[in-house]
Amino acid sequence: MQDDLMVIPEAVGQEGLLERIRRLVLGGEFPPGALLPEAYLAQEFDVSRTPVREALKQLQHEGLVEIRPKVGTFVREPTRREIIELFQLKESLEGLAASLLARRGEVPELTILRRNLEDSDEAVLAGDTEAYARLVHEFHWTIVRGSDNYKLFEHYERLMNQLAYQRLVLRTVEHPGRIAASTGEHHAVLEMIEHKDPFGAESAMRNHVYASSREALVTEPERKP
Amino acid sequence: MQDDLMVIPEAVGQEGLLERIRRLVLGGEFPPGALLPEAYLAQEFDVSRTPVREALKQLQHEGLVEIRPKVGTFVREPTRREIIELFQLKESLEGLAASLLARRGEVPELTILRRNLEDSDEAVLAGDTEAYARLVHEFHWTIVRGSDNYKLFEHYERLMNQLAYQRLVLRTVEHPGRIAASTGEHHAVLEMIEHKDPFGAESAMRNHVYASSREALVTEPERKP
DNA sequence: TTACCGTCGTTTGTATGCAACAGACTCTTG
DNA sequence: CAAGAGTCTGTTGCATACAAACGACGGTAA
Repeated sequence: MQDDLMVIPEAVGQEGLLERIRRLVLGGEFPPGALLPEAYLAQEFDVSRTPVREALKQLQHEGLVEIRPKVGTFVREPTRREIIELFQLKESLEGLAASLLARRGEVPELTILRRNLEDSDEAVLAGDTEAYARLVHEFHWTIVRGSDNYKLFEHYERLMNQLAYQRLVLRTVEHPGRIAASTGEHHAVLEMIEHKDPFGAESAMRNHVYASSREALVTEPERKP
Repeated sequence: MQDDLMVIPEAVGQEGLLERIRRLVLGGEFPPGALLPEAYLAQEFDVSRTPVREALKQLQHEGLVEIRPKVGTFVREPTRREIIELFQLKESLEGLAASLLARRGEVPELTILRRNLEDSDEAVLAGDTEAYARLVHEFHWTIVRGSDNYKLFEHYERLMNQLAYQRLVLRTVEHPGRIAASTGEHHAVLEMIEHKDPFGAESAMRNHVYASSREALVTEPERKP
């Protein structure tokens, strides 16, 4: 299995470009409101303007840039309201995922989740916030994957792309108390899932997402004038 | 004010094309699964392939078509399993919408909903299934709009396009017993919303969507061999 | 000094050409 | 007769070229 080497013919040329431009925008090199000339990006990534244009359109859908027709493409930071809306969606979708996963039997994802929580506990004890952040990410994605609903997976993927700004730029400095609470909530979610309690799993998951979003939103400061 | 004559510079060339291709797809001229050649569309609408390509990407984002890289663009044709998955999503998203709407005060959408139910009752008594189908559509969309969550609106739009909902709802409507039950559920949903009961509204909405989906799925037979 | 008009540079939007890939069809061979 | 390899057509993906529009800048006049 050499998945890494199995280069998808040219979707790589496309998605790779999209990823790179997204990282460039999120990297903060261009301040919000700055112009992103297509020609510059084309030269920078050694492609023509055509694929750059397509990638920018996608980034517009993700809310990262704003395309003013006949004027140009500008870096745009999602508004606080948009982030709130996205978190509400996240709560609903992940609640559904947990519910669906709880309805399933013993699936491989449960093993991953158990292992994930063990590692998370270790990371918390070790104070390794970076590893913990990665494990949190894996926890949520595993539940969505484990729901065995591919359409849900697709919409969730889209949602998380739109939340990429929040994840990567507004790096929420997790309060220690919040980390403890979060791990506790994770355990509660998994317990409900293992008890095959769809309603309880959904409720626990939504509580967890809501609490996390609250934390993320209070951490996000006011907009500078 | 001559808004009609205030031609938006060239977004007209773009949006006009997008609208026309969208209507072409929705019109059913191309059956689900059919290939939409870029060259054909370009010639048909007397433009080059480049703007056609951009419009198709937008349509893919809306969920109306599926672009298989290096193969072609096809009118979306959901499998039965995908329809089930999409209905699960629909239940979750509409539940969220009803919940959010119930949290809001007296908003214009409530007036629309009350009027909608009056008209629906009339349509049921008159046996006007066509009008009823249209009103059902309006009911659901009004709730999603009334949720005041634009990101939810966007995801819902994509979901409904993928479901090709308008194709499904027509078959569902033909069951007299189901129509009576459906109207009753609509009334229950609105009542919960008017009582500003988010949990009750979400629950009622999800029950309704679930019942409708069951009906749609039994109505939709197996795929022809 | 300020408001306005014309010119210019930069950027986007569209058209076209070319190369590469996917899928189907046919021909050959066991 | 069936299976496989090779070819061949249709379609997409990308690069490049050109034209049009927007916004800024400077000059002019009141």
